[in-house]
Amino acid sequence: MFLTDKGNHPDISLKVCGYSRMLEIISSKWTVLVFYALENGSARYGEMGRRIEGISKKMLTQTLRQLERDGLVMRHLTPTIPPRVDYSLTPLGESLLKPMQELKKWTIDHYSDVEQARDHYDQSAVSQDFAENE
Amino acid sequence: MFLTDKGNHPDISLKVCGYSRMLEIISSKWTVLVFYALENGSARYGEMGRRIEGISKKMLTQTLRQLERDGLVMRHLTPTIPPRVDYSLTPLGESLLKPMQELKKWTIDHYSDVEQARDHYDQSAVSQDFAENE
DNA sequence: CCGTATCCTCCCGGATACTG
DNA sequence: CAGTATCCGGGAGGATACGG
Repeated sequence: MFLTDKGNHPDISLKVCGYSRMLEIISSKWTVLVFYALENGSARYGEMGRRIEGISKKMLTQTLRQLERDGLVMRHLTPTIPPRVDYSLTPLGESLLKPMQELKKWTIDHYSDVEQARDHYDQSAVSQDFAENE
Repeated sequence: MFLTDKGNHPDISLKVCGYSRMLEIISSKWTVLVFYALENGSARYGEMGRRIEGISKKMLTQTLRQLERDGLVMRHLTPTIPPRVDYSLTPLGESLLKPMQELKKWTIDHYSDVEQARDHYDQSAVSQDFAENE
Protein backbone atom coordinates (compact mmCIF):
# COMPACT_ATOMS: atom_id res chain seq x y z
CA MET A 1 0.00 0.00 0.00
CA PHE A 2 1.13 3.58 -0.59
CA LEU A 3 2.24 5.42 2.48
CA THR A 4 0.30 8.50 3.36
CA ASP A 5 3.09 11.03 3.81
CA LYS A 6 2.79 13.96 6.19
CA GLY A 7 -0.49 15.76 5.81
CA ASN A 8 -1.12 14.33 2.39
CA HIS A 9 -4.38 12.64 3.21
CA PRO A 10 -6.12 10.49 0.63
CA ASP A 11 -9.30 12.09 -0.57
CA ILE A 12 -10.96 9.09 -2.14
CA SER A 13 -12.12 6.80 0.56
CA LEU A 14 -14.16 3.67 0.17
CA LYS A 15 -16.34 4.65 3.08
CA VAL A 16 -17.60 7.99 1.84
CA CYS A 17 -17.45 7.64 -1.92
CA GLY A 18 -20.91 7.57 -3.50
CA TYR A 19 -19.64 5.18 -6.14
CA SER A 20 -18.43 2.75 -3.53
CA ARG A 21 -21.72 2.76 -1.74
CA MET A 22 -23.34 2.14 -5.07
CA LEU A 23 -21.15 -0.92 -5.65
CA GLU A 24 -21.85 -2.05 -2.12
CA ILE A 25 -25.42 -2.51 -3.31
CA ILE A 26 -25.17 -3.70 -6.91
CA SER A 27 -21.66 -4.89 -7.72
CA SER A 28 -22.25 -8.63 -7.71
CA LYS A 29 -23.31 -10.24 -10.92
CA TRP A 30 -25.95 -12.33 -9.19
CA THR A 31 -27.40 -9.29 -7.47
CA VAL A 32 -27.85 -7.57 -10.78
CA LEU A 33 -29.24 -10.63 -12.54
CA VAL A 34 -31.76 -11.24 -9.77
CA PHE A 35 -32.72 -7.60 -9.83
CA TYR A 36 -33.06 -7.91 -13.60
CA ALA A 37 -35.33 -10.93 -13.26
CA LEU A 38 -37.75 -8.77 -11.28
CA GLU A 39 -37.79 -5.82 -13.66
CA ASN A 40 -41.12 -6.84 -15.15
CA GLY A 41 -42.94 -7.95 -12.03
CA SER A 42 -42.85 -10.54 -9.28
CA ALA A 43 -41.47 -14.04 -9.62
CA ARG A 44 -41.36 -17.23 -7.60
CA TYR A 45 -38.17 -18.58 -6.07
CA GLY A 46 -37.86 -21.68 -8.22
CA GLU A 47 -38.88 -19.81 -11.31
CA MET A 48 -36.01 -17.37 -10.85
CA GLY A 49 -33.64 -20.26 -10.28
CA ARG A 50 -34.63 -21.71 -13.62
CA ARG A 51 -34.51 -18.42 -15.49
CA ILE A 52 -31.11 -17.26 -14.27
CA GLU A 53 -28.53 -19.40 -15.98
CA GLY A 54 -25.97 -21.01 -13.73
CA ILE A 55 -27.14 -19.70 -10.36
CA SER A 56 -27.10 -22.07 -7.41
CA LYS A 57 -29.75 -22.17 -4.69
CA LYS A 58 -27.19 -20.93 -2.25
CA MET A 59 -26.40 -17.83 -4.25
CA LEU A 60 -30.01 -17.20 -5.19
CA THR A 61 -31.08 -17.25 -1.57
CA GLN A 62 -28.11 -15.25 -0.40
CA THR A 63 -28.63 -12.63 -3.10
CA LEU A 64 -32.34 -12.33 -2.41
CA ARG A 65 -31.66 -11.94 1.33
CA GLN A 66 -29.19 -9.18 0.65
CA LEU A 67 -31.55 -7.34 -1.68
CA GLU A 68 -34.29 -7.77 0.88
CA ARG A 69 -32.06 -6.44 3.65
CA ASP A 70 -31.23 -3.40 1.53
CA GLY A 71 -34.94 -2.75 1.06
CA LEU A 72 -34.89 -3.26 -2.69
CA VAL A 73 -36.84 -6.52 -2.83
CA MET A 74 -39.90 -7.82 -0.98
CA ARG A 75 -40.53 -11.42 0.01
CA HIS A 76 -44.09 -12.69 0.11
CA LEU A 77 -44.71 -16.09 1.68
CA THR A 78 -47.92 -18.04 1.08
CA PRO A 79 -47.89 -20.69 3.82
CA THR A 80 -49.51 -23.49 1.86
CA ILE A 81 -48.03 -26.98 1.71
CA PRO A 82 -45.77 -26.95 -0.15
CA PRO A 83 -45.08 -23.27 0.49
CA ARG A 84 -45.09 -20.64 -2.22
CA VAL A 85 -42.76 -17.65 -2.11
CA ASP A 86 -42.93 -14.66 -4.42
CA TYR A 87 -40.40 -11.89 -4.73
CA SER A 88 -40.90 -8.42 -6.15
CA LEU A 89 -39.25 -5.01 -6.21
CA THR A 90 -40.12 -2.52 -3.50
CA PRO A 91 -40.78 1.13 -4.43
CA LEU A 92 -37.15 1.81 -3.48
CA GLY A 93 -36.09 -1.00 -5.78
CA GLU A 94 -38.17 0.41 -8.59
CA SER A 95 -36.62 3.84 -8.13
CA LEU A 96 -33.28 2.20 -8.86
CA LEU A 97 -34.53 0.87 -12.18
CA LYS A 98 -34.14 4.08 -14.15
CA PRO A 99 -30.47 4.83 -13.44
CA MET A 100 -29.67 1.14 -13.84
CA GLN A 101 -31.36 1.09 -17.22
CA GLU A 102 -29.41 4.17 -18.30
CA LEU A 103 -26.23 2.36 -17.51
CA LYS A 104 -27.47 -0.74 -19.30
CA LYS A 105 -28.24 1.42 -22.33
CA TRP A 106 -24.72 2.83 -22.28
CA THR A 107 -23.35 -0.69 -22.20
CA ILE A 108 -25.48 -1.84 -25.10
CA ASP A 109 -24.58 1.27 -27.10
CA HIS A 110 -20.86 1.09 -26.40
CA TYR A 111 -20.00 -2.53 -25.75
CA SER A 112 -18.75 -2.99 -29.30
CA ASP A 113 -16.37 -0.06 -28.76
CA VAL A 114 -15.08 -1.76 -25.63
CA GLU A 115 -14.62 -5.03 -27.47
CA GLN A 116 -12.81 -3.26 -30.26
CA ALA A 117 -10.53 -1.52 -27.77
CA ARG A 118 -9.78 -4.89 -26.17
CA ASP A 119 -8.94 -6.46 -29.50
CA HIS A 120 -6.64 -3.58 -30.33
CA TYR A 121 -4.98 -3.69 -26.92
CA ASP A 122 -4.44 -7.45 -27.05
CA GLN A 123 -3.15 -7.18 -30.59
CA SER A 124 -0.44 -4.68 -29.63
CA ALA A 125 0.39 -6.83 -26.62
CA VAL A 126 1.13 -9.93 -28.70
CA SER A 127 3.11 -8.02 -31.32
CA GLN A 128 5.22 -6.63 -28.51
CA ASP A 129 5.81 -10.10 -27.09
CA PHE A 130 6.74 -11.18 -30.58
CA ALA A 131 9.28 -8.35 -30.91
CA GLU A 132 10.87 -9.31 -27.58
CA ASN A 133 11.51 -12.85 -28.74
CA GLU A 134 13.27 -11.82 -31.95
CA MET B 1 -27.20 -25.34 -9.74
CA PHE B 2 -30.79 -25.69 -10.90
CA LEU B 3 -31.31 -28.26 -13.58
CA THR B 4 -32.66 -26.99 -16.84
CA ASP B 5 -35.58 -29.33 -17.39
CA LYS B 6 -36.88 -30.25 -20.82
CA GLY B 7 -37.30 -27.19 -23.03
CA ASN B 8 -37.40 -24.82 -20.09
CA HIS B 9 -34.43 -22.75 -21.13
CA PRO B 10 -33.15 -20.01 -18.86
CA ASP B 11 -33.65 -16.58 -20.35
CA ILE B 12 -31.21 -14.61 -18.26
CA SER B 13 -27.72 -15.49 -19.26
CA LEU B 14 -24.55 -13.89 -18.06
CA LYS B 15 -23.16 -13.77 -21.54
CA VAL B 16 -25.86 -11.72 -23.22
CA CYS B 17 -27.31 -9.65 -20.38
CA GLY B 18 -26.55 -5.95 -20.78
CA TYR B 19 -26.28 -5.62 -17.03
CA SER B 20 -23.68 -8.35 -16.85
CA ARG B 21 -21.58 -6.73 -19.51
CA MET B 22 -21.90 -3.52 -17.58
CA LEU B 23 -20.56 -5.21 -14.44
CA GLU B 24 -17.83 -6.80 -16.49
CA ILE B 25 -16.55 -3.25 -16.96
CA ILE B 26 -17.26 -1.46 -13.68
CA SER B 27 -18.08 -3.93 -10.91
CA SER B 28 -14.81 -3.79 -9.00
CA LYS B 29 -14.49 -1.19 -6.29
CA TRP B 30 -10.99 -0.26 -7.42
CA THR B 31 -12.10 0.17 -11.00
CA VAL B 32 -14.74 2.62 -9.92
CA LEU B 33 -12.49 4.52 -7.53
CA VAL B 34 -9.78 4.87 -10.17
CA PHE B 35 -12.38 6.01 -12.68
CA TYR B 36 -13.63 8.45 -10.08
CA ALA B 37 -10.13 9.82 -9.52
CA LEU B 38 -10.04 10.81 -13.19
CA GLU B 39 -13.45 12.49 -13.31
CA ASN B 40 -11.94 15.95 -13.11
CA GLY B 41 -8.95 15.50 -15.38
CA SER B 42 -5.70 13.60 -15.70
CA ALA B 43 -3.57 12.40 -12.83
CA ARG B 44 -0.17 10.85 -12.29
CA TYR B 45 0.29 7.28 -11.17
CA GLY B 46 1.75 8.02 -7.76
CA GLU B 47 -0.72 10.80 -7.15
CA MET B 48 -3.62 8.41 -7.66
CA GLY B 49 -1.99 5.90 -5.36
CA ARG B 50 -1.87 8.52 -2.63
CA ARG B 51 -5.39 9.77 -3.22
CA ILE B 52 -7.14 6.43 -3.27
CA GLU B 53 -7.21 5.15 0.26
CA GLY B 54 -5.96 1.63 0.75
CA ILE B 55 -5.09 0.71 -2.82
CA SER B 56 -1.91 -1.25 -3.44
CA LYS B 57 0.42 -0.69 -6.38
CA LYS B 58 -0.54 -4.06 -7.70
CA MET B 59 -4.23 -3.26 -7.80
CA LEU B 60 -3.70 0.27 -9.07
CA THR B 61 -1.65 -0.97 -12.00
CA GLN B 62 -3.94 -3.90 -12.68
CA THR B 63 -7.00 -1.67 -12.58
CA LEU B 64 -5.48 0.97 -14.83
CA ARG B 65 -4.43 -1.73 -17.33
CA GLN B 66 -7.94 -3.10 -17.41
CA LEU B 67 -9.49 0.33 -17.92
CA GLU B 68 -6.92 1.02 -20.61
CA ARG B 69 -7.68 -2.28 -22.31
CA ASP B 70 -11.37 -1.46 -22.28
CA GLY B 71 -10.63 1.86 -23.96
CA LEU B 72 -11.87 3.98 -21.06
CA VAL B 73 -8.54 5.34 -19.90
CA MET B 74 -5.45 6.63 -21.71
CA ARG B 75 -1.87 6.28 -20.56
CA HIS B 76 0.65 8.97 -21.41
CA LEU B 77 4.31 8.27 -20.75
CA THR B 78 6.88 11.04 -20.59
CA PRO B 79 10.22 9.20 -20.92
CA THR B 80 12.26 11.38 -18.62
CA ILE B 81 14.40 9.95 -15.83
CA PRO B 82 12.67 9.21 -13.61
CA PRO B 83 9.73 8.63 -15.91
CA ARG B 84 6.43 10.42 -15.59
CA VAL B 85 3.11 8.75 -16.39
CA ASP B 86 -0.23 10.48 -16.64
CA TYR B 87 -3.61 8.86 -16.96
CA SER B 88 -6.83 10.39 -18.25
CA LEU B 89 -10.26 9.38 -19.49
CA THR B 90 -10.72 8.72 -23.19
CA PRO B 91 -13.81 10.09 -24.98
CA LEU B 92 -15.39 6.67 -24.46
CA GLY B 93 -14.57 6.91 -20.78
CA GLU B 94 -16.10 10.36 -20.60
CA SER B 95 -19.27 9.12 -22.24
CA LEU B 96 -19.62 6.72 -19.34
CA LEU B 97 -19.51 9.56 -16.83
CA LYS B 98 -23.11 10.66 -17.23
CA PRO B 99 -24.87 7.34 -16.55
CA MET B 100 -22.39 6.63 -13.76
CA GLN B 101 -23.15 9.96 -12.13
CA GLU B 102 -26.87 9.28 -12.37
CA LEU B 103 -26.34 6.09 -10.46
CA LYS B 104 -24.13 7.89 -7.97
CA LYS B 105 -26.87 10.47 -7.50
CA TRP B 106 -29.39 7.71 -6.82
CA THR B 107 -27.05 6.27 -4.22
CA ILE B 108 -26.52 9.60 -2.49
CA ASP B 109 -30.27 10.31 -2.53
CA HIS B 110 -31.31 6.88 -1.28
CA TYR B 111 -28.45 5.50 0.76
CA SER B 112 -30.09 6.54 4.00
CA ASP B 113 -33.18 4.55 2.95
CA VAL B 114 -30.98 1.53 2.38
CA GLU B 115 -29.30 1.95 5.76
CA GLN B 116 -32.67 2.29 7.42
CA ALA B 117 -33.89 -0.86 5.69
CA ARG B 118 -30.80 -2.69 6.90
CA ASP B 119 -31.31 -1.56 10.46
CA HIS B 120 -34.91 -2.67 10.35
CA TYR B 121 -34.00 -6.03 8.79
CA ASP B 122 -31.25 -6.70 11.31
CA GLN B 123 -33.52 -5.62 14.13
CA SER B 124 -36.20 -8.14 13.22
CA ALA B 125 -33.51 -10.76 12.79
CA VAL B 126 -32.21 -10.38 16.33
CA SER B 127 -35.68 -10.27 17.85
CA GLN B 128 -36.43 -13.51 16.03
CA ASP B 129 -33.26 -15.11 17.35
CA PHE B 130 -34.29 -13.90 20.77
CA ALA B 131 -37.73 -15.49 20.44
CA GLU B 132 -36.15 -18.82 19.45
CA ASN B 133 -34.10 -18.94 22.61
CA GLU B 134 -37.05 -18.33 24.95
C1' DC C 1 9.12 7.29 -10.22
C1' DC C 2 6.70 3.62 -12.12
C1' DG C 3 6.14 -0.37 -12.28
C1' DT C 4 6.83 -6.30 -12.24
C1' DA C 5 7.40 -10.90 -9.93
C1' DT C 6 6.55 -13.97 -6.36
C1' DC C 7 4.56 -15.87 -2.50
C1' DC C 8 0.78 -16.76 0.48
C1' DT C 9 -3.63 -16.16 2.77
C1' DC C 10 -8.44 -15.68 3.00
C1' DC C 11 -12.93 -16.05 1.52
C1' DC C 12 -16.30 -16.54 -2.31
C1' DG C 13 -19.08 -19.56 -4.18
C1' DG C 14 -19.94 -24.48 -6.23
C1' DA C 15 -21.23 -29.32 -4.91
C1' DT C 16 -23.69 -32.11 -2.11
C1' DA C 17 -26.80 -33.67 1.36
C1' DC C 18 -30.54 -32.80 4.43
C1' DT C 19 -35.27 -30.49 6.34
C1' DG C 20 -40.13 -28.44 7.21
C1' DC D 1 -41.30 -26.15 -2.98
C1' DA D 2 -38.15 -23.38 -0.68
C1' DG D 3 -34.80 -23.30 1.60
C1' DT D 4 -30.34 -24.55 5.34
C1' DA D 5 -25.79 -26.83 6.64
C1' DT D 6 -21.32 -28.35 5.64
C1' DC D 7 -17.31 -29.14 3.16
C1' DC D 8 -13.86 -27.70 0.06
C1' DG D 9 -10.96 -25.90 -4.08
C1' DG D 10 -9.48 -21.86 -6.83
C1' DG D 11 -8.70 -17.38 -7.45
C1' DA D 12 -8.55 -12.44 -5.88
C1' DG D 13 -5.70 -9.55 -3.85
C1' DG D 14 -2.29 -7.99 0.09
C1' DA D 15 2.81 -8.00 1.47
C1' DT D 16 7.21 -7.92 0.09
C1' DA D 17 11.22 -7.63 -2.77
C1' DC D 18 13.30 -6.38 -6.99
C1' DG D 19 14.12 -3.78 -11.73
C1' DG D 20 14.67 0.10 -15.51
